[in-house]
Amino acid sequence: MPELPELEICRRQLTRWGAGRPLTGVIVADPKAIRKTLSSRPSNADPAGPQRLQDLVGDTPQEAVRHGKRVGWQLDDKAILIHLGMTGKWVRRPAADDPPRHGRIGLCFGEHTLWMIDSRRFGCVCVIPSDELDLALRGDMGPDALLEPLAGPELKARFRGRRAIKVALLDQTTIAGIGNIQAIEALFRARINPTRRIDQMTASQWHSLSEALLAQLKWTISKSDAEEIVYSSDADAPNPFLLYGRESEGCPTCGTPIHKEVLGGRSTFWCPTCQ
DNA sequence: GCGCATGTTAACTT
DNA sequence: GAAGTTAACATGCG
Repeated sequence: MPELPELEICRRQLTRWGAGRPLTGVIVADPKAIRKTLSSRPSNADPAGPQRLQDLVGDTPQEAVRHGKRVGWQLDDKAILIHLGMTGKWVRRPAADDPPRHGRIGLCFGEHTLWMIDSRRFGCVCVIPSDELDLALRGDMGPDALLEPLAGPELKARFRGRRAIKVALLDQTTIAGIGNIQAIEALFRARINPTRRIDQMTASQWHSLSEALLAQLKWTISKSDAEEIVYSSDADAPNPFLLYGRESEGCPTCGTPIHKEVLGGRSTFWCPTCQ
C-alpha cells in the first residue's frame, strides 16, 4: 500500500536486510517488471533488463535512499531504482522457499531472498549507473514531503493555479510523496475542505497544512514501522485511518457523517462540519 | 458480473 | 498554449 510512509518503511527494510552484504543472486520472475525508466506500464519493459540485473551479482548495496515515492539503492557502480506502483512491496523469505505469489523480482543475500511482490504490476525496478541516481530519484519532482518540509509561506509559494487543494497535493511536481490517503488525512488534521481552491487559502490554512502534512506522515510511519517488523499477510488488516474508507461513519471529532466524493478522479473523504 | 482500488500519465476538454 | 479532467494501464477483491 505505497505512499511516502510505506516507501520510507521499504527503504529502511532494504537497508536492514541487504546493506553491506554481497548480492549472491537475482531471480527474474517477471521480466516486464524491469523497465528502462520508472514507468507504470509493463509495455515499457527493458529487454536488456534481466541481464543488467544479473550483472549486479557480487556487488554490495549501501544504505537505501528515498525521494517522494521513489527508492534508490546504490551498489558498487550501479544503482537500483524502485517504484512500487499501487500494490508493490518487499518481503524477506528463506532462500529455499518457492517464489511468493505475484513475486516479480528476487534479490538473494545468502540464506534469504528479498522479493518485490506486486499483484497489479504498476511497480518496477530500473538498473542505472550510480552517478545518475540522484537525478533519477528527484526527476522533476518537488521537495520531499518528509525530508524537506516546507513552512506555510514556502508551501503556499509552490502551489500555482486554482485547483482544489486536495488535487494539488497529489501532484508530485509540487510536493513529492503525498498520495490519496495521506492527502485526505492531512486535510482533516488541518481542518481544510479538500475542495478549497488553492488561490483562496488563507495564510493560517497554509500554516496548518504544513504542520498537518508532517505530523500525518510521521504518524503513519511510526504506525507502519511497529506493525511491519514481522511481515504478515495484510489481507484484512484493520483500517487505521480517521476518514479514509469511512463513508457515512461519524466524524471522530463531531460525529457528523463523513462525506465521500470523487475529486480529480480519486475517492475523497471529509467531514462537512469540521472542514 | 460489477464496482472499486494507495500511482502515473496519455489523451481529451475547457 | 495553459490548465483542468478523465481514461487507461493490469489485476485482485468484495
